[in-house]
Parts: sequence; structure tokens; C-alpha cells
Amino acid sequence: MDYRLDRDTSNCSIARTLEVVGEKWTILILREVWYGSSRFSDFERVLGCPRNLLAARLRMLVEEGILATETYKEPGSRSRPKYVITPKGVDLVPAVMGLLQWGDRYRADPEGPAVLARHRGCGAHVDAQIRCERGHAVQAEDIESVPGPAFRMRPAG
Amino acid sequence: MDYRLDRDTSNCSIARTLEVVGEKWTILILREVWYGSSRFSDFERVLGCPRNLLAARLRMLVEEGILATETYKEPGSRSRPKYVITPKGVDLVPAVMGLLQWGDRYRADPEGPAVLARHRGCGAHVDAQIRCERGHAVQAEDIESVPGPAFRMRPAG
DNA sequence: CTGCTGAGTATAGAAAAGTAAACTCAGGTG
DNA sequence: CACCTGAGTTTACTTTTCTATACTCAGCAG
Repeated sequence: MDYRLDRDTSNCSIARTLEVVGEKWTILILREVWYGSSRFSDFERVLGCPRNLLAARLRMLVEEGILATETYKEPGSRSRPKYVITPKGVDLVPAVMGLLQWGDRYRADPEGPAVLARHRGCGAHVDAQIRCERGHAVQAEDIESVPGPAFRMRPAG
Repeated sequence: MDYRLDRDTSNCSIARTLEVVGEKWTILILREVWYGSSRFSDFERVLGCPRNLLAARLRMLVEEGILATETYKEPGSRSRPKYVITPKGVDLVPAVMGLLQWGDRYRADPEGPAVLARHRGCGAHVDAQIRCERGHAVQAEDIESVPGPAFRMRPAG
């Protein structure tokens, strides 16, 4: 029984988050909600994603409380549903910013990124940083991972 | 031609990062590298991931420069390869911390998280935050996304 | 030179995910 | 009342992943 190798990984928060947002299209849908899309046809048009998957992913995001449905009404048409982000969805922003930032650094076109994130008002470039509760900037090497309250070992076998 | 809906999304940095780390197991392998695993058998044991997929993901991570191979030698055995993280891999930490943090908040067991991240030395809890270059903490609502140097519209059609 | 071990590769079958295209359904328009 | 539109559902097909087992290969031990 090795402390690291025989621990139970089924309650890992990273794995659990990936169960929700780890399927193809899910994060890209959130990206578009971010950038202002809200209608089924918006997502379909900008993502080029198959309708059945789009419907399934939207349904799942709503069930999970990451998106919520509202209705909109175009003059001369009936009311239709639209999708808006919830606070629970907003809390995914740091993770998505982290992905964005890595791509900007290592996989951008020669000219640079396709999209820039700025602090509204101040205008300065925005990114995801690791900080401790006391406000210190933390280097990845200075993060210590220790067993938490739900830590447990994998049942032997 | 709508500015948002008809832009070319193929050079999106989020999508490009997901091309590298978006497959199942990839981020979980990185998590284990983090927590101290380095050998093929370590990953197999802790993740329970099929060998062929594990071999494929490790090969890809090495090709991408996120992991590198070194050798280790157990007394009485021959040299064998092990996998260590590179600076390019370390730069994925903010994204993974973002996922961890969301899972801790919304999907943890009732007792709390399985693992806690602390600032070595100071001991305070660590998380991913959004900041601008001038050091201001930024709320998700105050992020403004603007077209960058590689922004382009999708070819009409 | 035979066996053992860690690190893989090879292969085959089952399940899940992805893709494409046709179809449905409700309500508003002409 | 036939037609149009946005928002899906259904179905058929392809690809990817998953699981499980068997096999290889290098070098150290006996």
C-alpha cells in the first residue's frame, strides 16, 4: 500500500470536473456563451457541431446548473429558449482562462492570439495566476498537495 | 457576416489546448506526475487505465514537450524510462488548478476535498485567480474579449 | 540458457462518442 | 390552410475508446 499509488482517486476534484466539462464541445460551448452566443442556432453556426450532440451537451449543462434557459422572442416569431450562464458556470472561468493562456503561449499563430482578454476599464491583459489565500503569487513548484478530509485509500485487491 | 458568429474559430487557443490535453486520461496522467508518479507501472496502477492508451498518451505528451523521458535504475535491474514534467508542462498548472478548484467547490464529498493544495512554507490554501497585468484581481464579468492579431473571419460559404 | 520483471506492442470484441442527414413539431405569416 | 423557421429528435453509419488477454524484448539472477 503506497500512499500515492494506492489512494482512491474516484473522488478527485479534477476527475469530477472533467466528468462534467471533459466531453468534446462542452468547453467550446461555454467559450461561445462567454463571447455572447445564447441561441441553439448560434452555437450550431459558430461551432459547426452536430445538432444531436449540441442538444445533448446543452441539456447536460442546464441539468448541471452551469447554464440556465430563458426565453427570447423575435418580433413575428414565437418565444424560443436561449441559454445563459449561471454563477456556477462563471466559476469555470479560471480553468478556461488557464487553457486559453497555455494555448496563447504554445500554440498561437505566428502573429499572436486570435482573441485578447483585457481588464475592462483598466485595459491591461488578463490571465490566470496561482495565488495563496494570503495573496502571495505562487510558483507551481511551491504548491504542496496534502491529503484532505475526504482522502482515502483504495480498497485492497 | 456577424462578428461573433462568423469568425474563424480554428485558431482558438482554448480549442488548440484541448487538442493536446482534451483526451480522456491525459490530464489525469499529468495530475499523477504532479503527485509524484513517474513510471509506466505507477500510472497504470493508480489510474487503472488500459496499457495501450497509457502508452499512446505518454508518447503524445512527450512529443508535445509536456513530459520528457529520463532513465532510472533500480539496483539489480536494467535502466528503464521514467517520465518527468517539463516547463511547458508546468505551465498547464493554472488550468488544472482551475478544474480542481471548481470540483472542490461543486463536486466534493460532504467531508470536503480529497486533496488540499497549500503554499509550501506559508501553508495557506492555494487557488487559481484571474488577475490583470497591473495586479488587480479581476471578476469574470470584467473580462473583455477583443479580437487579437490573428483574428479572422471564416471564409464565406 | 532459463526464468523473471518492467515496459511496452498487438489484437480482438464491445461500448461510447462523433457525424450526417432526414424527420418532427409549434406557432406565426401570406 | 399551406408554408416557413428555430429548435430540436431519430436513425444510420463511422470512428474512437475501453477492456482484456496474449505476446515481445532487454537485461539481470540463478
